Amino acid sequence: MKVTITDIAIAAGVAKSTVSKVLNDSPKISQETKQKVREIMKQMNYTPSSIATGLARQSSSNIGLLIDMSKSSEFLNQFFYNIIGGIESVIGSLKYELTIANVEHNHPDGHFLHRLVRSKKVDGLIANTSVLTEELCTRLNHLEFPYVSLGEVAASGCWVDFDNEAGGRMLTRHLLEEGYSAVAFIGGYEGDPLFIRRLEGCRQVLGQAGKPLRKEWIINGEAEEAFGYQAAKQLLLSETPPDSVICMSNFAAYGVLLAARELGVKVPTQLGIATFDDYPLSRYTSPPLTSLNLDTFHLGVSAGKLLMERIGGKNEALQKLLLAPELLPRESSCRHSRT
Amino acid sequence: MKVTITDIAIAAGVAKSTVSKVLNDSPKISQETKQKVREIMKQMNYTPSSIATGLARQSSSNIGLLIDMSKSSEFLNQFFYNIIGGIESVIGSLKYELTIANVEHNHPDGHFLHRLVRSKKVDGLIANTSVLTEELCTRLNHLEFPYVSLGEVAASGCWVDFDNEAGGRMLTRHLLEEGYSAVAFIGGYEGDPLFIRRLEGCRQVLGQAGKPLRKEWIINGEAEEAFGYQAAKQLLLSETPPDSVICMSNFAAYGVLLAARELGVKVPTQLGIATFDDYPLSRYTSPPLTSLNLDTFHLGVSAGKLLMERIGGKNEALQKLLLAPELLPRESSCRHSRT
DNA sequence: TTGTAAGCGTTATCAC
DNA sequence: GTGATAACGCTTACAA
Repeated sequence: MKVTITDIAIAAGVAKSTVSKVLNDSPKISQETKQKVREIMKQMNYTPSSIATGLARQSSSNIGLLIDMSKSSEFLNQFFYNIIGGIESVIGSLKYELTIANVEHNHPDGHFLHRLVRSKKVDGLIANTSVLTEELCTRLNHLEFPYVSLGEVAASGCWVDFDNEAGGRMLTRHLLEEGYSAVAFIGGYEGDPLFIRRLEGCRQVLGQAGKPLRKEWIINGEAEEAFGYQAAKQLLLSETPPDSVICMSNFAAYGVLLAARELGVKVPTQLGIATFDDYPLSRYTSPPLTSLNLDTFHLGVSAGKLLMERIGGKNEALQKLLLAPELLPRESSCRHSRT
Repeated sequence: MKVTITDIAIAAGVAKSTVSKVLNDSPKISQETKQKVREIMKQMNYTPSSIATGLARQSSSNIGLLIDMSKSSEFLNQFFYNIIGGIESVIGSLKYELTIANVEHNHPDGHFLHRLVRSKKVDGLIANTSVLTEELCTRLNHLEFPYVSLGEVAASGCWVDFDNEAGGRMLTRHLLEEGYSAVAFIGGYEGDPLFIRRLEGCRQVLGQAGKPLRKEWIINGEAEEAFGYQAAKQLLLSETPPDSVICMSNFAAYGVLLAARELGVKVPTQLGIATFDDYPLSRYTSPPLTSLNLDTFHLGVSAGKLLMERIGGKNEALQKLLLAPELLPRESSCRHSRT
């Protein structure tokens, strides 16, 4: 039923190795032979077995994308499709396939290390920081196994990330340009690098403008609707309410919007709102939210490229990459009419 | 550097075949031998090569999920993460991995047929109807290759889908119960099975209630914001405006909301709105949208199970599966206060 | 240029 | 219970 390289060899009256060379378009095979063999392959409807090829070549032509579905990491969840698309667009044309693996299954420790890495199911790995702990990075480094992290990673790892500091600057600068001066920051946990970077950007711009960020205007917490709502109420009802807020997520910003509506605080006149992420709500709230768009497809592309370079042996390839975000000004923070 | 089954055999002083049997926990190996060999494997940090195993077993332990990124099929795009999670949760515990392949790359014809199927990169396939054309189904059938379609498929294929007809009924019944009686239907194209099913459900309930659906209240088109907006305006400004509308998507419903706001039509008092899909906007619009939630994780689970059964040889396994949607009543269609 | 033969790392079929 | 040995389907020196 199934036709193998041997069948082709026999049918064409040549040796297996010759067929193999034709398969790989070796320059040391005559055109005539190539023609003939290819003809036969077509006739017999032959497709080489990727597994056998893999064994012989010691490569799976697969790269793995690790996710942890147990932590509903909003980030991946939302942008998954785009990231995958980005990765696929670069590895696909290199004849690689993308394998998605859920780390949750991998019981104790780094079980995926066995299941995927050591068993050679994949030739390289992409994962976001929530799964790629520092310890794992060092272990992968030790195995000399190629990987790229989605998100900045401390160790001597290779990563791509968005420039969160620049993002903080962009959002803050925008608010100042729109005439706001008392900027609050809502969402994120103190230890979280994402929070730290973003806030730092914010702090820089405010500092330069001579309007230092006040401690009581930084509210830490899970960047969800309920939290945003609470945080906004707290801020707006305080003795020194800010006139604008930067949110760590769409959902937190939505919560702020609800609180403002409830308290009769007009957006954007009395309160300006700007948020990280453009997806999924920014366009659809009332008023629509000024937001920072992250090109996640591009993130996937970058991660894919980096990884393929490493697999290709360029170990000296670029190690770290920061992608610029894009500001999308919308009604929630624009007091001046825009042309 | 790398340790193979042979190394283990030598170190343990047994034959390769014995090690292999230990690996597969064969009952015909003594406990002592097993202990000993396993001990050695641990010491030498051995992990079997999945590729070699694959070659010997003639299986890749991979199942493929086909997507077509060129068509921004909203469905997959939005629910991708959940579907993948669902599939993974069933195949993962069976030691299978999930391979994502973008069909777009696959130049002419069904190139993925070679790249994935014939080359044995995957043992089975899951794809939604937009890529699994009827022709492809018959070809896969002919190859006796296991696959499951996400979405109803005409041919003698195996598929899982949501019960769209029931969905149409649920939404319509809800509107009637809330006291609406003139129901319009917005979005979807005439030939689209999704549209046909959903409208049919709607028609059934209206028919039973003696309030037949009027032709001029069915507006066909791409279920996007702009279209929903236009359609709603057209309906609301007509001589016989409906008092409620069912939308094919969140985005279309959002457009309707905008139109109503602009025309000063109160929702839900003067116009009831209910929509298919709960994600991503329903909860966050003002007012929040009554919607039909589709458990896409479960869809993935079902597809995975079905596929694994077929791979397992149960060719007589269940062929078609309809999943029930869930109604989430919200403010956009609830005139009566709810307890 | 083409052919021969030895891998690649498992599993599977028999003997013993 | 355990051990040779032949697959599995392709690549790759090394010969010819």
